[in-house]
Amino acid sequence: MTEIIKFWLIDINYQESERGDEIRLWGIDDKNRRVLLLEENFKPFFYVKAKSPEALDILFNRLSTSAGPLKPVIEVKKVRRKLFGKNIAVLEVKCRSEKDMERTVEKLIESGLVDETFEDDLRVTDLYIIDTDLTPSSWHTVTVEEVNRPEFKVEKVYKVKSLLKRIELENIPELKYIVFSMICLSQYGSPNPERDPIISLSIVNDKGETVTFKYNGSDKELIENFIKYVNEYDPDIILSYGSNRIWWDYLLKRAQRHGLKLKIDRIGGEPHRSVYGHFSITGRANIDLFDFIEDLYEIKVKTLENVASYMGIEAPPETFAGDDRIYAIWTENPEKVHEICRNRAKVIMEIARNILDFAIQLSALVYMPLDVVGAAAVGFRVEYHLMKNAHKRGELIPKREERPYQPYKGGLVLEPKPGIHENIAVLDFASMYPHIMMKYNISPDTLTTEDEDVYVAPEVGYKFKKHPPGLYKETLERLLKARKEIKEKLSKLSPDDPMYRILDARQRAVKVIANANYGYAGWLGARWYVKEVAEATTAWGRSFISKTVEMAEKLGLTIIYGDTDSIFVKYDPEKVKELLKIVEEELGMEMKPDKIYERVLFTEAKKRYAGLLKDGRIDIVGLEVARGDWSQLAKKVQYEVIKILLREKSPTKALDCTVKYIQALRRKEVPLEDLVIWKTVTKDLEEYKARAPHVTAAKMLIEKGYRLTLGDKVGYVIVKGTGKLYERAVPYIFAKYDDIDIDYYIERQIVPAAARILKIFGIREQDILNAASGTSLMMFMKL
DNA sequence: AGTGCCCGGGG
DNA sequence: GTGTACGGGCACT
Repeated sequence: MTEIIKFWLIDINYQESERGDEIRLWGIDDKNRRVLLLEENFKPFFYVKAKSPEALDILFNRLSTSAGPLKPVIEVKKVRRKLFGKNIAVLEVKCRSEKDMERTVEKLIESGLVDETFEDDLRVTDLYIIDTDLTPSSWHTVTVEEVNRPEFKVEKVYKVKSLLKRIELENIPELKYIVFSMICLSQYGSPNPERDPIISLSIVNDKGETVTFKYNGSDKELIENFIKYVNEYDPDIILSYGSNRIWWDYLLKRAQRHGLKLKIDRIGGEPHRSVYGHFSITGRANIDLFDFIEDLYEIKVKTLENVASYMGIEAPPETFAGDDRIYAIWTENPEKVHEICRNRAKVIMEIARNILDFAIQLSALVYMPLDVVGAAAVGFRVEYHLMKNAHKRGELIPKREERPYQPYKGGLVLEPKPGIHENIAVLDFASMYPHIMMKYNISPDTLTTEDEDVYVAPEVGYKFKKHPPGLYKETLERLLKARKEIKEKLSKLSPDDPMYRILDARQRAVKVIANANYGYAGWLGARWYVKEVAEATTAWGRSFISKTVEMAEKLGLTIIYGDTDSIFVKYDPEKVKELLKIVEEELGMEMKPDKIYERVLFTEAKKRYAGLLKDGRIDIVGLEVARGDWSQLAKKVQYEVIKILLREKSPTKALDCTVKYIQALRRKEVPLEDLVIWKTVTKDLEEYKARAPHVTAAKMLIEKGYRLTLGDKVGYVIVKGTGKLYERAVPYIFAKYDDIDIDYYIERQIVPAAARILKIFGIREQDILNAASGTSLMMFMKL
């Protein structure tokens, strides 16, 4: 008996079997039941571009004579598709299974008649999403027939009888989700699953219920309890912090030691590593919140503690105790560790509540399954979105290729006027690159050598067809239009409305993807990489900003600075208004006042300034204060100096303040944490050509058993001695205060950071040192 | 003093 | 495994 149901997709996987391969769609129906749809009708396909029209015919004949419903190749069609906008004839080859597709492609290549194949490099589940209406984290209607398949841990199993149709429903089903947190016992260094047991594992579910499983001389029962809990609570989503990088692997290895299988998915299997390094749990969505936090560059070191503090989540300070501290606490009072573990889980649940809506919206927007979208880098999210749109347009999806690095010119940066300026307006072009790409139809498929009906890029001279709208234009227009619509809906809702949260998350997701499109265009790894596209976009950008500068000058506005899509001008309301009007009329681009600084401070350096806003807040850009690789001490001193100069305009007081910090350090009153310098390990340690302090520190950490992965930040301090800095860098967790090289911190941290700003007033590094060593301030000021 | 490596933050 | 522009520290010559 067939019926029509509503279906919201959580997870998708492809299963090979003797009865025939099937796509499994895991989700929820409108009666809030967990359901599985088995799709047996969809067959993988790919495209073949032959070396010549004759070759195409030969291949077509060969393939079609052996094609049939039960054969490896089911169907062959001659079709027309586009490749970078150019119409071409290709074969569309439909196969019985993924394996058959691979074998068929191989054979075709061997024939020597094939120029290129397309879309055979995509997984079947991706092909399904791209080719049908199926959208992750979204609602559909579908005609189905119930089947009896008790091996699946869901309430209903159906066979798909018709293709799913997406329906525009914004509500999200009542998802069941859990968060887990675990603590392992390690006496020294990072926990190692071959050695260190899990001593505590806490779960919080969406109802707010908490449970903690405890070590009892072994972690076997703890793991069994975890498995039991997941199967009984049966969550749709499992969230954690760091699970893709650490915890799933850890749990699997610990389970294996006890001869256990971590059977927590909906088919009685274990979590397994999948695309972009994420762990897949069949039938559920595994989300590592760390993957989303990674995109928040405002949080420098992504510890749970810093994330909690950034999001205003409160927890007892002990919650974030490091591994060494945990060992001490455990020896003293194991219950305390369980409490910590529970508190961590609660913190993670709070983070989850802040991020889940966004994750769901991003997943639906770019068509990536919920568990994949977080793990995928920005470029892949953009690309997935493009692939779907390209397929709809009949545009073939190019393969990835290795390409040599080819630099191209970027944005224009104006020389700043050094000094302190009063009343400065910052004007900028909103979403400049997306608008340029739309305005001039810049796209991989519109680039042309023809001269008729084209836009010609300044400086570089590349030409883009005015018609028809290219892939990028169409994609961006849809994104910006969607954002506008969402914002309109938002304006009619109260922020307390549950729908507000969802829509707000959606508009943020849209913005992120739209803005990343230009970056994608210039990414060497992009399927649609065309250097001219990125190059033309920045060329138009430079042209716009230069023309704006000319117009501003003509109006008599004083320009202080400018970068890529912005100019800083002396604020004259009438003239600024006039400028914005002219820019709109003559350049056809919208420019808006972004902010007004009551006072702004520039050195001779580009991309480095500090400004005082009307409401008293201070913006700091580029300077040491804003950087993660300077000690907290240097940043504090520089911030104080900037504050005094911007608010009180008193260089003497700023100098005095600097000297006080130096004296405090000499008296060892500055906490050790304020002396730590953080730097990222950006490659394997052996690959470093230069010797550097953070590399030394990283090596020491590894030697002592600490886990260190690419992209981790290493915190080190500089200790006394005679050698090079890299010989005197020590991970701060190993350092003793008495070993600290105080002079380094004065001469290489405090003084340069302060002098960077003070030199505007003629105060040099040596002047600060003299002042600090007792040479009278008065003496200096008389000079 | 000049060059290369390396890193981070920002438009 | 988004882009380029830029400043600045340090190692090395």
